[in-house]
Amino acid sequence: MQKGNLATAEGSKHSAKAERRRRIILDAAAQAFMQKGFAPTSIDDVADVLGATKGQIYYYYRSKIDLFFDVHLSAMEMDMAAIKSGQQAHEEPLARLRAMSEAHLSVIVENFPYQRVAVQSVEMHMEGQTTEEQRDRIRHLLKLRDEYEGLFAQEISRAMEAGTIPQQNVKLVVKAFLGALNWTTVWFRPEHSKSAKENAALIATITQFAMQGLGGKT
Amino acid sequence: MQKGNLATAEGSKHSAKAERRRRIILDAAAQAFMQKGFAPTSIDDVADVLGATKGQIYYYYRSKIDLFFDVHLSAMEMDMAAIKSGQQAHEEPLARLRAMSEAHLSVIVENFPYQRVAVQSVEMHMEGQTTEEQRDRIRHLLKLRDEYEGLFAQEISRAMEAGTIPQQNVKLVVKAFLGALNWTTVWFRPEHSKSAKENAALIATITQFAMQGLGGKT
DNA sequence: ACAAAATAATACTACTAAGTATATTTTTTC
DNA sequence: GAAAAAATATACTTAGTAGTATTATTTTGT
Repeated sequence: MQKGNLATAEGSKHSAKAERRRRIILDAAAQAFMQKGFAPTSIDDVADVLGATKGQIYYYYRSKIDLFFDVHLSAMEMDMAAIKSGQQAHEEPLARLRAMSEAHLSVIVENFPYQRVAVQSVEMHMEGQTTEEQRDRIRHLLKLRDEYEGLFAQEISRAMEAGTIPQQNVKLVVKAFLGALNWTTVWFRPEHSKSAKENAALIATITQFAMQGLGGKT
Repeated sequence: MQKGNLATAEGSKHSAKAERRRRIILDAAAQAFMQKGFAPTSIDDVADVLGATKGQIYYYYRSKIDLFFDVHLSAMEMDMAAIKSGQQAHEEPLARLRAMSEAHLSVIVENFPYQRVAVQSVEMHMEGQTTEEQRDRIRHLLKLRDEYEGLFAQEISRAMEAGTIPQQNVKLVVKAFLGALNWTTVWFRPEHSKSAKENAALIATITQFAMQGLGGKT
């Protein structure tokens, strides 16, 4: 068999075993990219984290950037899944927002490498030598990000319509809101402070801050 | 004269003309690093933005990372200067904080390339091949960042002591506060929306959000 | 105006790292 | 249990780029 079949068969059914292997490689990539950032991290660095060699990585992934895209996509799928279930547990816009914020922060703290990588601007890769297919994947990631932000914006709008928070520029406020949450990916250090209590305090305090930022009566 | 005297004479008196040249190079570097990020940007890329060649850059800077450090340092000096003057205009902790927030956002919007570069974690460069002197500069930058954050934390603490905002974990709240502001470096696109009115709205809305996040009575 | 110093461009070196081709080992299938 | 296929490792090629050495040009001082 020629090399690369697996890596080429993007999106098609893989064996469960292959999926597990890909996930392990992805974890190593997320870890490595988190530490040094995408560009300065070599495939050999990833292989070191993995405890293996390049050959294995290239068997499952056709290129370094595809590895990045997949880490990124995984991160956003985690986010989406988390906030959607948080959302559905409530009716009131503000209650939903609070649940979404807690879910989002929880995912950041618990899957830090993925989330930190996902914050490194994808747009940057738009320039530089990318194939058309890769640009498609970038556009897809950007679309997901917009949708994600839209879910927050929607609840904020509903709260404004319901009169529970003052009228204000939703586009800007949602950036501030998510900024307060996402900044966690910049300063948080999972290697320190791993006690569940500390993490809970982080989630509670930052969520509280973001909710109050909206200026509701409470 | 051998090449490199200027670049070597770190911190000593340069002619005003040389200083101007260094600033122009720094602007180009900030611009280039902003677009693609530090690592994927080559010195030739910076030279292109500059409309010149490597030779010129290496005459004033000994290495690419030194260029980065200087952009970073400049960014922080801008921040420091801006918020300190904002701060001194008021007595009340919350009034001071508001002025600091507006000043900070104003600097971000008006010196976007520098500020965006400054947000790319310095810590990352700590690993990788750095000389002892370079690690010193990194430590210095980190110290400045801590001091900067401390200025905000101090006002938040004073407001808590004065009872104008509820007691809460200052370390966490200051991260959320600065997160709401600094996230602007991630999403803002100076090439669009350059009207002064839009920028003023951005500053006002995000400052309002951050101030409310603290949970004061207002 | 011309020598010396300063500034900048060009030409070159050395190395890193992405990607590939090939070889080896492990697993599966019949 | 041997042949085939899958998975992983090793060896190699090549492009890009940081940094340097050298050469060319511009500026300055007298």
